[in-house]
Amino acid sequence: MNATTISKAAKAAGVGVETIRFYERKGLIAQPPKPRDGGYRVYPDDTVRRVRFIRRAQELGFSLREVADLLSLRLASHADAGDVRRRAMAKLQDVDEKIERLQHIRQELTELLAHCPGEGALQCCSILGALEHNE
Amino acid sequence: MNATTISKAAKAAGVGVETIRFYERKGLIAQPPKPRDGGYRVYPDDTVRRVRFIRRAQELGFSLREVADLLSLRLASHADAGDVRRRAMAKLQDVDEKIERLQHIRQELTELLAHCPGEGALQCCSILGALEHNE
DNA sequence: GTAGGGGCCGTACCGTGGTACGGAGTCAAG
DNA sequence: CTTGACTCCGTACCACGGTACGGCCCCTAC
Repeated sequence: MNATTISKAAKAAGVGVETIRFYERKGLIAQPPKPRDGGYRVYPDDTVRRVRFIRRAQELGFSLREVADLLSLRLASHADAGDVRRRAMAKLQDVDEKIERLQHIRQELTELLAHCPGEGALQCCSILGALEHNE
Repeated sequence: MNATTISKAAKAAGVGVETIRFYERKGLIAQPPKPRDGGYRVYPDDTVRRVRFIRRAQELGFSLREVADLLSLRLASHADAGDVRRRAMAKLQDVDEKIERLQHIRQELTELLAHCPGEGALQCCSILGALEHNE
């Protein structure tokens, strides 16, 4: 038989077997039933699509919790495209805030490096100095 | 007596008592000895300075592991300001990479939002659509 | 029919940066 | 001398996103 076992599904989705199981435990994907006549679970194509959905959403900065929300939206009868849009916009704002924080850090690091002699005794290190003393 | 107990040190450094203990466990700060005649540990000013050092380095994006490295540099006889500079430059590169990744995410989110109808049935939602289908 | 490679399942563990808790000891004020 | 606040210590727990392991079962190929 050439049924899609968990390892084939994992390979097709580009993740590890344990990751599939982890998503099942987290309720992100459904665990297919065990065949009544014994043997291994058969994974539908939908599982693979769903895992890929999860990974793409993660690449966009959504946490697994947020991905679960997106996925459950698809089942909610009252949900519409506006709900998804609002989540995407909130995420865009998240991302913007993270970028700002990092740019602040970048700025400070750059300033420290500009004043840094880059050689000599530690006592002269302006970077350690800046960390040691209050600004 | 007005000795600096752990809670006073914590307050002076702007962290919680448990954070001080946590840093002690991690080896980031030394735990002062217990007085032989019993009683509470007395925290030197150095502890407070060191905790502040840790927090400032964290604000610059250094992990506690990296902060530990910076702190141990100060004791290494062969270390010089160049070592610190190299670490700061590596961290700057880290930060730049994080910013780039986030800007990529931002770009994709923005594109998704631009094509998004923002209302209507989920079936029309271009954002879910993009997540569902391979690009 | 048996050996080896998977699947299944519960559970433990990883790193990150803390936070919380319980029970015992200690200290200072009233 | 008692009460309440604080310390000390070990340990457990939190979120996050997995990874790993051990013991058993199952399936296939030789």
